This record gives sequence, structure tokens and C-alpha cells, in this order.
Amino acid sequence: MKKTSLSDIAKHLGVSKTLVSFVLNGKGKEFRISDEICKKVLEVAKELNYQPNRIAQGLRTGKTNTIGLIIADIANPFFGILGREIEQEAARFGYRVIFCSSDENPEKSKQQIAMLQQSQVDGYIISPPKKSEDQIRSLVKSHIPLVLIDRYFPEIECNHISVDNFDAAYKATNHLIALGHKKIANITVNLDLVNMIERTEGYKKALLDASLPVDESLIKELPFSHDNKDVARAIKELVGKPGNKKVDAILFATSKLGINGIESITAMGLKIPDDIAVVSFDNPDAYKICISPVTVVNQPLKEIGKTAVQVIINELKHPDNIHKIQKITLKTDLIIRKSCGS
Amino acid sequence: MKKTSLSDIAKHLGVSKTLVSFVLNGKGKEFRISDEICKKVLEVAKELNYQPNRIAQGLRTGKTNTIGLIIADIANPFFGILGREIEQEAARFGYRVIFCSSDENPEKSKQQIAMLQQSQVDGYIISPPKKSEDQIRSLVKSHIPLVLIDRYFPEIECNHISVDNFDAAYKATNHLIALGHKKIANITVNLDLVNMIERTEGYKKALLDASLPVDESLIKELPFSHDNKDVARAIKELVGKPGNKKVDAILFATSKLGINGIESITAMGLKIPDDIAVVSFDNPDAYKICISPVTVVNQPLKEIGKTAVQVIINELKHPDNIHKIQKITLKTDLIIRKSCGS
DNA sequence: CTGAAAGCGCTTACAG
DNA sequence: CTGAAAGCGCTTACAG
Repeated sequence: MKKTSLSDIAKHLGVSKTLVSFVLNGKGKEFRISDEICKKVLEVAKELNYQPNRIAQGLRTGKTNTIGLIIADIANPFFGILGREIEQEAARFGYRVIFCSSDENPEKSKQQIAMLQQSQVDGYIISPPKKSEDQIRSLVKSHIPLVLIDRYFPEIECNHISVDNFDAAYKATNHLIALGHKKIANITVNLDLVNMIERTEGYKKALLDASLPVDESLIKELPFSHDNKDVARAIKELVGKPGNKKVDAILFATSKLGINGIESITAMGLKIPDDIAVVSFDNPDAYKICISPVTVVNQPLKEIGKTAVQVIINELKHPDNIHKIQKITLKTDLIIRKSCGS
Repeated sequence: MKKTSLSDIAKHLGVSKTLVSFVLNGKGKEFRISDEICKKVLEVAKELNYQPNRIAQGLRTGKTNTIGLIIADIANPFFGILGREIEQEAARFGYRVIFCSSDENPEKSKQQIAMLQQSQVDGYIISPPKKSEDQIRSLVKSHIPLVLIDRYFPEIECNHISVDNFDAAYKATNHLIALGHKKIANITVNLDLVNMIERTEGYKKALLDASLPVDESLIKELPFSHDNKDVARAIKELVGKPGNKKVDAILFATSKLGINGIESITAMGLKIPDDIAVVSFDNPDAYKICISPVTVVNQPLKEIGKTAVQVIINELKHPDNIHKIQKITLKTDLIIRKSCGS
């Protein structure tokens, strides 16, 4: 079954491809093509089940109606929710999206960017891994719409959408302090990325403002691809010997860390929040049905995704705006459950 | 910054596009082009940062190296893990993937299929919603590689990869029975799809084989887009009045149901497994750190994803095989934790 | 060994 | 109002 093309329809009716193209693109009125012919063209197109070849259109017009998305891992619900929203918002504007998971690996993201360039995507939404500055810089230079999400590079002038991580960590830590916790640890991931750095800064600032000491040994930076054992080890180090508790609360910088952490804490026979209080970034289902439902910093993921697409579409529609850089910071909210005590 | 094309390289060196194309496609040897010229072409290509225009290649060759993926919802970790594996395996073979979430809505999947057709994807991996039989049939007719995952339509001859749902539900129910539970409910989703139907059949068969009555009022089919309230209501109906327990165990057919269900059960003040035992399909993180870690039917998601891509690639490489339909059924395993008692 | 030419399916000045 | 023609960037017979 050969696919039908524009010229099939043209031949069928004894008219030119030009005319058919006009009609099918809704420019019938504009070129004052008679209603009668318009109707016929539409009929035949339907009858022959005409599907425009977007590849051909893309080659001709230079626009593919495709957005390239690079995130760390689509299997992680954090990025899943983000990706879902991006897909949906893009579809509203007639755009498709190619998904890429970089695993926070700059080698992978580099290849993925090259692939997306070759695919002639109209725009990029990227959650850049560390050490990908040069990739982002050269993308900026290419003048194709680009927006960074979740994190960004302060030294690169580029659209980005993220969350006030400093403020979020500050408030979460403060919440712990207000409930009487004094020895508060921070388990985070060694991504060397602003978002994570700001979280740790916010945590420290909250301690300082409460005249609590900042003990660097209570800050554990784990590798991104940590497994349960890494987290378990970190927690053992933090907890110390029984009867001589080094720590009475932990701020987890990601839900992956938090979920593994809670598993370890429980496995060690410790109770949340009585033995140790817990607060975490992100709000996965797991935290709702957890042994002790977890107090979390909730990020407006859907808004991040939606806004990212809108920034891209806006630049595509108004290419003159491409130099008006948008740096958007959204607010988080603290959802208080039971894991911090009362 | 204009992108460099084949002819830019050709002009640069005073040779023909043909030659450049041959060299860049690794056919230098085949056409016995001198090593010297090959080297120069490669050099210039690198220097000019040549990126082949895949859109143009696609138009010319009819192959886009793109796979279209339709699942219910990429934000659901079940599909997230599947999608991740598909993306990764596809990348290994040089394929990109366009992600579409259908929300189990046949209208959406219809539009998405049309979009993917227009995008000239080389193959489809689809988790088809109910009432999408006609869409799948017409795709089969188009002779473009297609594989159904997670569920399929028994009456349509088509590649599919799924899991032995009957067996899985049978074993899960049996596990409950072996632990002494007799009044076992089944909360599932009204998808009218083989996978879900088989789960309920397996559940019933296990009851029958144990000479337990099958009580249709203990089978609750909720809408796909259920919210917490739907699940809470179902559970209230199942549990009945205090002191007069209608049910002592529940088999959840999906983790979304299970997570909501456990939340409701806990909110009602019931203890798992003492007041009510729980077993669920799928193995999200939530179940590991749950109040009572949940016994689950674990599906080999990565294998499903990987195999799906391989079936597509295989057909693409050996177009003659397209009529050798592959119907693959994988095994699940029961991961026993604490939610069923002992 | 290398090049000129056709053509994939579109869109869009241009001409009448 | 409508059509012939060029061209997007490739690949690939075909010719020499």
C-alpha cells in the first residue's frame, strides 16, 4: 500500500500540486480558490487517506515541529512527570518530542545533542549534566530555541526555569529546627550543579541563622548513580554508635536518596521521626504510604514543564525575541506530614 | 551560523557531492576512493563540524531511524521504566524515539498514530488502549514493523510481548490462600484488555482450585483515571462494618491502585497485614518503604522493552521476516515481603 | 575511481 | 485564480 502524496491528489483531480498544497494548508481563501475545488480536494484527500509527509515538509521549510528533550532519566518519576507535561504541552501546539536520558553523563548528553541537531529539532529542553557547559554554549550560539530546566549554568546567558532551591532548603531545615532538632545532616548528590549547591547553601544558612554549628562531616555527597549500600553507609556514619547519636534529623536532597535512606533507616531498626527525623525534596507516591509519611519540598513540576514548552514556542513564533532571555524561578511548597515529629 | 552541508564539503575540496557522500558513509573502500582523498574529506567534515541532515536522508531513503512509542502515561513509573529501556536499546542501534502518552484513550492514540505515520517512523511500539483494534489493524496492514507491549488483541495477528498475567495472578492469589486468607478481594481497572482480564481469571481460578467461593461482589473494577476517592470507596465497601469483616485480603491489579489502596486502608486505621493482607502487581519504590513492605508480582519491564526494540530492529533488517509473527510471553516473579502475613 | 543528474515529497516565489 | 519550476540536502543508479 503506497502512501498517497500531494501529486496523487493533484493527478486524481487534474489540477496542480500547488493548488492542492494551498487548499490542504488552509490557504484556499487566501489564494481565492473556488469553494467547489477546495471541497473536491478535501474530499479526495480524505478518500485517499492522505497523510502529509512531515519529513518532506521539514526539509523544505526547515521546521520539523519537533522538540528535543534531554533529562537525566525518564524512569525517575521526577523526570517522568516533567516529561509528561512537556509532551502534552508540546502536542497542544502540534509539536512532537524526542526523549533522551543522559544519566547525568556529559558524554551521553553530547551525543544526544548531536543526534538532535541532525534530526533538525526546532528547539531543545535540557536538564544539563555537570561538565556540559561547552555543549550548552555551542547550542546557544546556534540560535535555536533552548531552555534549561531544573538547573542551569550561572555563567551562561540562556533561558532557564528552575525553583528557588536555596529558599526551599532553608525552609525545610528551619522546619526541622523549629521542631527542636539540632543535629541535622544533609544527604545530597555530588552533581556540582547549582540546584544541588543551592540546596546545601540554604541548609547551611538556616543552621547559621539559628546559631547552630555547621558541621561539614554531617554533609554527605553521594555519587549520582549511588546504590542502596552507599546510602546505608552514609547513614551509618551519620548515626554513629547507639546511645551516642550524632544526628537527630536528615535533609535528603532528592527523593531517590530519601527512599533509599528511609529503607536503610528502617532496616537499622530506627524509628522515624522518634529516633531520627526526615525531610526530603520531591514528592513521590512512596512518601505518602511510607512508614511515617514524609514531609517534603514539593516542586511545581508540571508548571516547569509547561513553561519550558511555552518559552520554546514563543521564540519559534517570534524569532526576534530570541535575545530576550528568560530566567524563571518558581516557588516550592513544604508539605508537612509526620516524618519530622511535632 | 549556517549549517554545513555535503556540497559545502564538496566545494571546499573541489570534488563531487557523490564522492563526499560515499566517504562519509564509509563506502570509501567499496568505491575504491584513494585513502588520501578519504582522509581529506573526513578532515574537512570535522573542521566544518558537518552534521548530516537526517531529515534529508530520511526523505531520500525512506528511513528515518525513528521509532514511535505509545504508552498510557510516561509519568507512571511502570511505563517510565519501560520507556527508558526502549530509548536505550533503540539508541544502541542508532534509533531515536518519539514518546506519546495516550492515557488509555483511543481518541488520543488515534491522533498519535496519525502523527507518527506523518513523521514516517520506521516502527511502532504500542501499548494499545481498549477500542483501538481498528487502529492496530490498519497499522498491521501498512506493513511497518509493529509490536504491542503489555497487552494485545487476541483476534489480531500481530507481534506482541507480554507477561503471563493469568499465571501471575494465580500464584499471587495462591500465596494469599496458603497463608490462610479466605475472603480475598480483587481490585482492578476496567480496561477491557487481555492483561487485566487474565489477572482476574487467574485470581478466580486460584480460588476455585482451593474450593473457595468466587464472589463477584469482591471484584471491583475501577475506571483507569480513578482518584483516591474511588479506591477509598471500593475498599470501604469491601471491608464492611467493623467486627464483621467481609474481606481479609486484597489483590491489587496495578500499583497505582495498590498505592492509593494502602493509603486508604491506613487512613481507615486498619493494619496491614493483620487486619487486611495485600498483594499487588508491579514493584514501585513505594512498596519497599511502605508501612508494611508489599508482596508483589514483579514484571520484567526491562526485558519487555528491550525485546520490543529487538523485534522491530530485526524486522527492519530482515524485511522478509515481517510475516513471522512473534508472540512472546515472559514470566513474572513473586517477591514476598510482609504485607500478606506469615 | 569520479561526477552529473534524478528524485524523495513537499512549499513557495514567480509568471501569466 | 492556477500552474510550471526551483530547491530543501541527501543517496544512488548510471555513465564514462
